[in-house]
Amino acid sequence: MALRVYNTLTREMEEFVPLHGKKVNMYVCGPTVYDHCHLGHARSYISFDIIRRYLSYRGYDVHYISNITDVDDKIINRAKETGEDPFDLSARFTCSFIEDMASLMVKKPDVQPTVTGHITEIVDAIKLLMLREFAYPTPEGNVYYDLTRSKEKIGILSHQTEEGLMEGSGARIDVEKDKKYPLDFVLWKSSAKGEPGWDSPWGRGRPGWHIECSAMSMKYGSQQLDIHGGGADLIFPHHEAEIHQSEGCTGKHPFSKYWLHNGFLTIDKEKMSKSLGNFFTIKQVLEEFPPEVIRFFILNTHYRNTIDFSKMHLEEAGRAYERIANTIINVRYAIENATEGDNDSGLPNEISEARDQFTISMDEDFNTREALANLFIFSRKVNAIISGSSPDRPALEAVLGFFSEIDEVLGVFGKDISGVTEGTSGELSDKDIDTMIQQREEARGAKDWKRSDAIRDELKEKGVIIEDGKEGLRWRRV
RNA sequence: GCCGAGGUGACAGAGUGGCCAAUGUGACCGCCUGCAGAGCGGUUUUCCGGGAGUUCGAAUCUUCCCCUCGGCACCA
Repeated sequence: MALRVYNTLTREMEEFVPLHGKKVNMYVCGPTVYDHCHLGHARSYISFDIIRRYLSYRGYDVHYISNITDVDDKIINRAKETGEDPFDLSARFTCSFIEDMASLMVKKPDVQPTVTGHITEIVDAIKLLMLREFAYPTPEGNVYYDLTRSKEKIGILSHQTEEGLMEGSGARIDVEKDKKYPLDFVLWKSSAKGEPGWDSPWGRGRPGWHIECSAMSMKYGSQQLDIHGGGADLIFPHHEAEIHQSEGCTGKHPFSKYWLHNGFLTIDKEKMSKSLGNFFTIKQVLEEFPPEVIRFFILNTHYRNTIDFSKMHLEEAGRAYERIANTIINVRYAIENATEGDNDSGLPNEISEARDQFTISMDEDFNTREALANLFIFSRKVNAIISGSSPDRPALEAVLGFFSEIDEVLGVFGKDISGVTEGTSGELSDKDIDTMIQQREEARGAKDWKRSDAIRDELKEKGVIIEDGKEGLRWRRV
């Protein structure tokens, strides 16, 4: 079976074949750090995190590059509003972003370049474009990309015609009067006094938004990428501009073989926006929901579809998540009571089938929803086998191993698999809990249900769940 | 105006020609349990926006219509 991906460039499902054997150069547009990241960012970066992890799982050698835009008009404008130094502001939100990604268990990119760290590369890229006559400077100190030099590529990714773009942009076209052609976009923008800027052959200025991604992806991803990803809102103009620039610099086509775009996240069916007041930062949501649940919620919809966020949907995702988490916990407890015997109860076959199903689902353009559906089926079978027969330890450990294996991709069940609970948050020590459990057992022995239940309630209040099972009592912190 | 995505049970959401449609949540019933939890089994489930067509066969292909959402130079 081959991995197939949906390529925005061709609008088709295509078999995934990297340019160079098993090596995959993958670039995903990172955030502009002018504020705390919101759920839409979470959606995007979790989606590409899964894609990256799955490619690794499939044996590809993935080189994952994701930038941070730390100089930009929005940052400058925000800094003007708050009176903060723009560099301080972007540094602050860069930290915030990195923190958020860590919270959401998004693996760190192999390279995470910043714009301010790559001004030289950016200036060099612009110089090269000038040399090849793909760019022109203006007396105002700006440099524009000359779209008339690569007109055939207009609309290559957004699948729009030049006329369509011209009409659509309407009144906004004439904003910059020094452009030669309305669709030309800025590569270098002159900086006013007091604004961040760097010296260049065209005067003091800063990079335009698009050129950074070309310069950095060329530096770290060789001249051609296998996968370029980002939110669907970046298709035009950002990603199209990258194609013009990068191919202008290298003369190589395609700049990226596959273009992958994630769908939007809406809030109560409306697009998230500050004016509507339905804007959630990752930090806000993390206050109410654990990161596992947020990830699970995002995995519950195919990455290209619109996903609707609401508390109700997240709570639902939380309950669904617990189903599989409980299976893992069940397996762990079963292992404690298992024998070394020779009764595998058919588990190895179930694991093998579940692994096949997982791969089949994920191979189809990273269909995480279907992968989870198959995991639910597997979970139910495992639960039934555990309560029905008594599988031996090796078989149970293989189940746990399988969960661990696919969690390399999904990244949601780590805590459940390891069984490591954060005891620090609880007010009770293990010893306290043991004492209380013993007291409850005594009460139960005397059939003093009132007292037994009171102790259970007290423990629950203090964050400890106890459950009576066939093989005795078990407890865990929440 | 141009471009795109989509309409599947109460809700969420897979499936893109052939087992009268996966899976989860909710609700209800049963088993288990002192009770609860977890789990298992079942019901809700004659769910594919509407019409026409192609086909032995359509949620899936063609065509027309209705509706929703998004992009179009700030955007994940």
